[in-house]
Amino acid sequence: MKAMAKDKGRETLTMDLLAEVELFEKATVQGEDPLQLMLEALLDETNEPAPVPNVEFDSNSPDLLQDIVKDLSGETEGPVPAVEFDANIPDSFPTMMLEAMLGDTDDRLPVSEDDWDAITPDSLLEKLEALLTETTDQILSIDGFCDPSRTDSLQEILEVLLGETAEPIPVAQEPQFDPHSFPSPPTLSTVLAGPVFDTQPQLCKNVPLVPYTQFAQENLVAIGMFNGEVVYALPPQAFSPSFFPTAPPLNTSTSRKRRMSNQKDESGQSYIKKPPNAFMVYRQEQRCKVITELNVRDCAVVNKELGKRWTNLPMQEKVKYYEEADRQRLCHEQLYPKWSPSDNYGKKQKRIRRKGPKPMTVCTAPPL
DNA sequence: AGTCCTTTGAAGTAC
DNA sequence: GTACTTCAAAGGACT
Repeated sequence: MKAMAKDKGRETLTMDLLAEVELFEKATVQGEDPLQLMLEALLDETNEPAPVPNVEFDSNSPDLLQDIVKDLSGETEGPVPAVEFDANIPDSFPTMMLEAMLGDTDDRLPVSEDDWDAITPDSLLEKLEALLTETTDQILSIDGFCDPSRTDSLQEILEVLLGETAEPIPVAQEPQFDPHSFPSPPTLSTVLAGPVFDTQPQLCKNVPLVPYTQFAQENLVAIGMFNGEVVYALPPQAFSPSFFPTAPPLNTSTSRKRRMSNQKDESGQSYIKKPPNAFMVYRQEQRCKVITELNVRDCAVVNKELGKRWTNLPMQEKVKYYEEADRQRLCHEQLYPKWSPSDNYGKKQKRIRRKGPKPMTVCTAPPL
């Protein structure tokens, strides 16, 4: 919840780096809290210019916090001054959020987590409750972005503030994505050490293939922060064949598998797939090429050939696939921090593994 | 409808 | 630490 709000903030509130540095320098020289400085400008009901007057909210992208600030701080016209939600400042987001909510109070909100107990004015509670009521959809939709490693979650704040009420706090079971609410991802040259896939456009099943890099660049969404940087990932829909713009219609076999994948387990949780390893990434890219070259569609044959090619592939060429697999694994971890590969154990039908010329193994008991 | 085939690698389990 | 197991993907073939 918090994280997406932050990322939404990063989209619409991003402050020019130079301006941010200037503001912090100014605050340092004056012995003031830069955060407070920004907030004062943000919530200032006078007509004094904001610290970064040139940066404005994206009017095409309705923003939850903008609405809240406009509503609560009394601003009814003009853009809300831009302020960076710096994820590296642990308390900045909730503090800003709460100060924005409090609007015209004179109380300086505590920025320390230890001081949360001090901020329980009835008005804030009312506003939070109103927020929860009025924006349930948004809260639900962004809840999945909570970073469990961080302690400044708005969810936690709400739990603290609403702790004594009987109102449950909406919690999304899985993240929902609105790719349009995020900033465009950086060009891949800034994300990747080099072009990961250099495949030329080709046909597969008479459908032109989009290079994976192009596809990824067009569909990446911000999912959170990692080491202080925005992490981008393909949205969950990207793992659905229908998401691929060039994806051909599925045959019955794949549809069956897909249906199985989309099934929910006993607890109603959606099936979360493992991220691909380096070979799977390589296979994904090279499969159609091999099918065309060998004029064979049998996956077993194709995979055998791909296995040979992978084995013979120089390490310097393999590196990019390992890196891509690493990236997808990290994104997967961000998306599903509580997921473990063992969660999928037993979800597929068990079968006896027959590898190579080895005789069939007789399983006398299922694995524990 | 469900499973097998076939590959590599990651991650889990068992001992 | 080592060996083994499972599952990621794919689609034709088979039960």
